Amino acid sequence: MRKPCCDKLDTNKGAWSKQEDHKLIDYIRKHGEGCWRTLPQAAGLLRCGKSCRLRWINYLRPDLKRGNFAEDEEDLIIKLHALLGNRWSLIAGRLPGRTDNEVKNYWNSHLRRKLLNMGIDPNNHRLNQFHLQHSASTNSSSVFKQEPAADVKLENVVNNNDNNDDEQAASDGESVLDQNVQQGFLPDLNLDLTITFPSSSSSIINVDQEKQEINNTESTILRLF
DNA sequence: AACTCGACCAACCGCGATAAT
DNA sequence: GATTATCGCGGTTGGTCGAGT
Repeated sequence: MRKPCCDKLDTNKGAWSKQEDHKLIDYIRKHGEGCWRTLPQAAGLLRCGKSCRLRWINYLRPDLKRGNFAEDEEDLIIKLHALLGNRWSLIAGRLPGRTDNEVKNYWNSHLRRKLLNMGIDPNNHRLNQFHLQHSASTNSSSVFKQEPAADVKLENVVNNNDNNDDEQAASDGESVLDQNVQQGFLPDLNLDLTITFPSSSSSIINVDQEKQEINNTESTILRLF
């Protein structure tokens, strides 16, 4: 039905060259973002608009924070993933300077394995049977040991629907929110979504504001059902 | 030195949502 | 209302690099 967006034979694919990057940066500096369809021709690039948009958003944007994820960023990603599932753009939206692609890659390459090593199913954020029996004395994860109130809440939410019927859905990247909404009740959300920035001494995001914003996000999601 | 293997991540692809016609 | 164009998202792929043998 719909034509592929990049079917032109004269468009480049693969890794971007320095010259291409400079052309794209220069063009967006002068004209701003938007109208990705016409941007490549206007900027003198042999790329499709989609490719330009991706390159800009994921790599060239000046406000991107490159480098390793801080521990508080990891914790926030894990908590938000438990709440939202694989909604990477929503998760990335709560991490200043991070892109959905970056968060997704980091989740798949680091955090999934980290949770698995801790005996937690990364798809549904539940402790497996072994850890349910032994975690009290051995669990060393910062996510589940710091700020007990928030963590206990999170685990309570996770365990609210602890039966076998939803096992398949839960192991398919579906969020706690998804599952609870489907079953007709809402989780008691009390996530402490605090993040600090190493480069700034006064950069702790207001917790109440964060909670309000995450509630707004939840409302948006709930309206979709 | 040469090879294999796994981890990482930039980029691509396909699809759904939405706007425009 | 139907069709087309565009944007944005999530899943996947493939190239690169470092560690291990």
